[in-house]
Amino acid sequence: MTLKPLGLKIASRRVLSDVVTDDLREAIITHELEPGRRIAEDELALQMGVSRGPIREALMRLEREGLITTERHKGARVASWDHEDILEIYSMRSVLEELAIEWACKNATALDIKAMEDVLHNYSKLTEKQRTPSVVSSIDLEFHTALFAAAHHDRLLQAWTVLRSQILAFLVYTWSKDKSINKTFLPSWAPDHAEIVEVIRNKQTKKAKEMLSAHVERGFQRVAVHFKEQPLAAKKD
Amino acid sequence: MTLKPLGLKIASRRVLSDVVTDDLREAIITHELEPGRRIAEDELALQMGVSRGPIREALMRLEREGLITTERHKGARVASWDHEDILEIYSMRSVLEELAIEWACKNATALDIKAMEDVLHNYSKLTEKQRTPSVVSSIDLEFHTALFAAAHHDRLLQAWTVLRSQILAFLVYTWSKDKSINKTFLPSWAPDHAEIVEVIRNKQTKKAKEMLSAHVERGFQRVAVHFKEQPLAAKKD
DNA sequence: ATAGGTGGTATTGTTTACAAACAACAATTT
DNA sequence: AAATTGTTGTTTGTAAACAATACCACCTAT
Repeated sequence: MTLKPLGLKIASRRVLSDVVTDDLREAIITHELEPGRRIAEDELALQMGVSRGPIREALMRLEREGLITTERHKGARVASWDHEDILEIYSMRSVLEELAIEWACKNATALDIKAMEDVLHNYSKLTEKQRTPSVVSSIDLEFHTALFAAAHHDRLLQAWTVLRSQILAFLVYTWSKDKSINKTFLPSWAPDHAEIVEVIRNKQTKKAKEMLSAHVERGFQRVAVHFKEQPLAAKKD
Repeated sequence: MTLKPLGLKIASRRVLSDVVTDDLREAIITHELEPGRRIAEDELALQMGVSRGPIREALMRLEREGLITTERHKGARVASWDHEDILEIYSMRSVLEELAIEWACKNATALDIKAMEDVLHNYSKLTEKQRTPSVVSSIDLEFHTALFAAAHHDRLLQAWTVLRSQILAFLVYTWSKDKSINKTFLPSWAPDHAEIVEVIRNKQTKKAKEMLSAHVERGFQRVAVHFKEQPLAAKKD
């Protein structure tokens, strides 16, 4: 008797360093570990009940994601963000998303389009109460991740993954401080993104790039005001 | 008796994992380790006379650079390149360099300009004999690295560093197989790049982007012909 | 009092040993 | 003979001990 179906693809074995990485990332994004905070390997290992091996591996990955910084023989600390960082991140995001939508117009499959629409659908199902900064931020970036996936461009997707972590890290915090976002941003979210899906489906490359560029620029404007000469946390020398 | 001068800034202590990383990268770029080749931690550790710790760290870094791929419990193998990879790499490089030159026009200091000119000067000092594929490739990418540095955009520079490793990895090999490059490419190298420095110095952003875009496109055309449906090495599933 | 050394302490870098996961192949059953 | 199970060997994952480094406070000598 053969097991009925195929596409189970159960999670590939999660190993300790994976768990540590995810837990640490979560702690940083939620600001449970505040920007600038020092992280000692021993301390973490003790607290999480594992040896320093997996901890080191996790720290290396998070450094690649830009969530922590490390110095030789000095250890790691949680990354902090100032106006210059926001400028770098959004300028980078802008050119990456333009490339992504260009490739998506060429390579997106019906399944890719559906994945993007599913995100929109999930958003529409949220109740008023559920639309917390954390949840909405995640869904927003989830949509853009689906867009990058639709491009079928491995290196581009990887570059986005790095940016995505950083964006999430300051976005959740920023939004939680600015309640006005609920009025100015949320209402336009779904129609804005639905439009983007539409131009991709119709392969209107030029129009798509213009729309997405403006979309990212608006996102930057919303966020940038919170980082005017007023860093989230002082960078320790 | 105080030690005379200041700006020594001797290389920050190189640690074992640094050495291993650099040696391995070199071995991959020179094809001493051919694409597709399996790499076991133990084997490497024994051969290089260090324990598996630094080896693991090096492998993780090289994976980030795209020079090797790894699978859980199966180990690492040297990356191989096909036409699709070249397309990804150059499309990515194109948008990154455009962003770089835009920022460079805004942020480049006199020192940055000088750094680029120094590369041109070093190239001009090479004798005919010294212009091997490996050396010329390195100097070429060194110029572009100086360009990225002039942008003063940390994340952009980091993204370039990753691409740079991959480009160098297939460029050295490609050129060594195509002697004609010596006639078609080398003569135009210096004037081409000198022009780029000039438009940056004059902050002609628009013109700079157009020139660089065309420059990268030509580089792509030169390389792409070597990867037409004819991968460097079959990807072992 | 201050410059410069000196030792202690905390933290990262490295090694070694062991456990777990996986792949390949042999043995066994149907 | 085909398929399944067991076994063995190889390779990565994890832990724990050891070594090297940087930082800091203290001390000494001028």
